[in-house]
Amino acid sequence: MAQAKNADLRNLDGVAKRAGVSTATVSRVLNNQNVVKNSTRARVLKAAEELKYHPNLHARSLARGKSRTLGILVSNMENPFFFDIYRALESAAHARGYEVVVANTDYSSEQLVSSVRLMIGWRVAGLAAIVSEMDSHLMQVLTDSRIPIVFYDVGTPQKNITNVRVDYRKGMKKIVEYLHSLGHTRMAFLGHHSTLGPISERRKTFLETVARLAPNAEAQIVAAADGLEGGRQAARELLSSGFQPTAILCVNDFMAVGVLRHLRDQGIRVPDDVSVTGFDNIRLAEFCSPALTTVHIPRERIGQTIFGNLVPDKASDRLTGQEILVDPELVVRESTGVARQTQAIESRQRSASGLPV
Amino acid sequence: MAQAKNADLRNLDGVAKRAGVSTATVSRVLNNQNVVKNSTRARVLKAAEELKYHPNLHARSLARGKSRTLGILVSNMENPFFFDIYRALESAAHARGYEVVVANTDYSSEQLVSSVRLMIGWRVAGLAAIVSEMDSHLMQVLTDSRIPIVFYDVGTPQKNITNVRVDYRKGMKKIVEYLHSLGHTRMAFLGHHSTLGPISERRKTFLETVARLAPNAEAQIVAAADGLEGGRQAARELLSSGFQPTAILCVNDFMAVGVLRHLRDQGIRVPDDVSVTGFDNIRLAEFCSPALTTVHIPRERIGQTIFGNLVPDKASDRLTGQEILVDPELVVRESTGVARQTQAIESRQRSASGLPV
DNA sequence: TAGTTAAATGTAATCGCTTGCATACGCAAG
DNA sequence: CTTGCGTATGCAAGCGATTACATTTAACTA
Repeated sequence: MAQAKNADLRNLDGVAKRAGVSTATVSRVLNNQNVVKNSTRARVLKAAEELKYHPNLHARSLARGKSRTLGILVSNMENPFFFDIYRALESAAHARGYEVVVANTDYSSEQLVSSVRLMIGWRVAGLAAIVSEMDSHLMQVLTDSRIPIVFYDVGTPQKNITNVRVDYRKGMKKIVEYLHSLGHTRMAFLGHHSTLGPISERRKTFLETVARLAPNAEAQIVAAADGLEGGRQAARELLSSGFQPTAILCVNDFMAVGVLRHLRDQGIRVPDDVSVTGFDNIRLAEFCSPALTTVHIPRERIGQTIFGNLVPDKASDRLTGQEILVDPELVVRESTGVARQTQAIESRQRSASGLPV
Repeated sequence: MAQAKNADLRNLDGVAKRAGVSTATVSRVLNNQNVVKNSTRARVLKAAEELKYHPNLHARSLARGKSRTLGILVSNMENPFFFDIYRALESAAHARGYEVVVANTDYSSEQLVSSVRLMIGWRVAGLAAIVSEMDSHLMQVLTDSRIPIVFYDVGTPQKNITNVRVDYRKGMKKIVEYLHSLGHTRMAFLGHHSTLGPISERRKTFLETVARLAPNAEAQIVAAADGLEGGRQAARELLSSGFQPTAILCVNDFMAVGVLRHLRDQGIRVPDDVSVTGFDNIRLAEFCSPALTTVHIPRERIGQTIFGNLVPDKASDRLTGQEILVDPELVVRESTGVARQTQAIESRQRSASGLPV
């Protein structure tokens, strides 16, 4: 009768009744407040165990008014670049007793909008946005949310917002200069759709640097979706456009691997006939064939930095409104070489398709 | 004065006051219950907008007593196999208005334990466990939780538990038979640590089938961590053990790519000198060089099936305690060929390291 | 104009937990 | 035998929503 209501006893009340104590005591036991007598603690623990009780985390965050959960938004979790940042952030978080929930936006701004809503609704203790599709309205929403935020590569620092950005100009410059030193003149930049917005630093720097180093050089840009298949498709488009690059600079390693695949299919040798570069230095860059020349971006460090800026050290306050710059480094592997002088591609393609050379 | 307490107005109460209505009405507006007069609805929406109000999802789930969030546990999100299942599950979920949160266990059972706790604490509406490190105690915990569960590849059906499993025996048999038909006799199975538990079907079937088809054939097993690097390292160990396989069967594609890398470093040609196979048929299998012969596992379908079993169709009840078998298919690509008769590996290695042949 | 009913809104209990404050207990000191 | 005080617990008010039920308002009907 007494428990006509509250049929399910798997809550604090149930445990409390079973242990013959009040909910306050149970709560204290469960939160390791060491003010509870050992014998009671044992009784409570036993009761909880017997009921197979698991605290309701929603109720807990509600009552506490704050959570130890961080959120991270990424554009494409399939691309190891994003995964690596996520992993680094998560392990930093776990080390300090935080959880992290991730939302994959798939480069879709509707997805992004709803993910942001979700994160705010969950009252995450901090939010990392590693997405390129962020628009100013959304940034405003995030600012207003008062949640500590770190943006990667977009937006400007504000009260509750820190900015981590990679010096893409520098990275891209290093690549172009390196290729130029190898005698390359006809270069193509191959990006994915979201690289083509007005904000795309890599693309812009590519064009500028090419123009500066080799005024007579040719440059070309193509794009497709991020990913292996996207890279392959972009390569296909590029080659069928008639342009005959001596080097293809990819916006990231993931797409570069797709490019390699298409070139191989066409019988075009890398780097003998054409050089290929990536960006990010994901693990795969070292494992594909030929291994990619690329630019290293320290995802590990970025993840840690993000955590550090989301969760204040006990001592110091959060450094807010910061901008943190990270420096990329050129990594030369097998996919680049001295530029071929003759127009290699066309003849390769011809012979690959069985036509006379 | 009236709001000395409750300083922050960004909650239902704040919105209600500002719109001059009760919280009940605000709630109804926000949940699209169409019983609210249009003019009031507008006032409420305006107030919410002005306050930049976002509903507290914890409070909501608490009040509703149920959530529309699914959980998924995976062993290694870095391995595209897991990612693909996750993605398929998520898109099925989104299509029906569900969210999904993912936890990566990194093959660690402590991680798994805490992730399980988390999911139960969040009172997810359903949980998919795509992990190999599940032990019977944990399974009991999950059973007791009364949450609808789908296990992938482990455990047995129960009241609230459905089981999806891939017929690994069949897949592995297909590979071994295929290789046997190409004349391979010395084969090695290369797995990762969690493949070596007593439950590992692939490994067992490998041994059995080899024994059956070619009683005089030799077989060997090695292991390392899942991943590109793990594959490479396992290949290194295998080759330095003195065993000279004509074919290396990898537990999954991801590791196989690592294996390819090591073989290339050693100057061992695939498939001329040794054949390599994977398992799963991840995207990368088609993009690496040489493209992998593998066994296709339909992650898309698996993800959908999981969703369907976690969330009951409006009409029918959840089919509970089911076991669902999925059939794998052999996919032949470039990494396998006729077995070489001479002991190729040693000589290759010698010449690669500059020694006389 | 009163009576009936449907539509719109409000009241207040509830979800499961945390936590400030009050209370009860036990025991040493006065 | 009081007084006092630290220790161990209980009481009850939140946290921010949802929702059954009650109430008010509006709209017809007769």
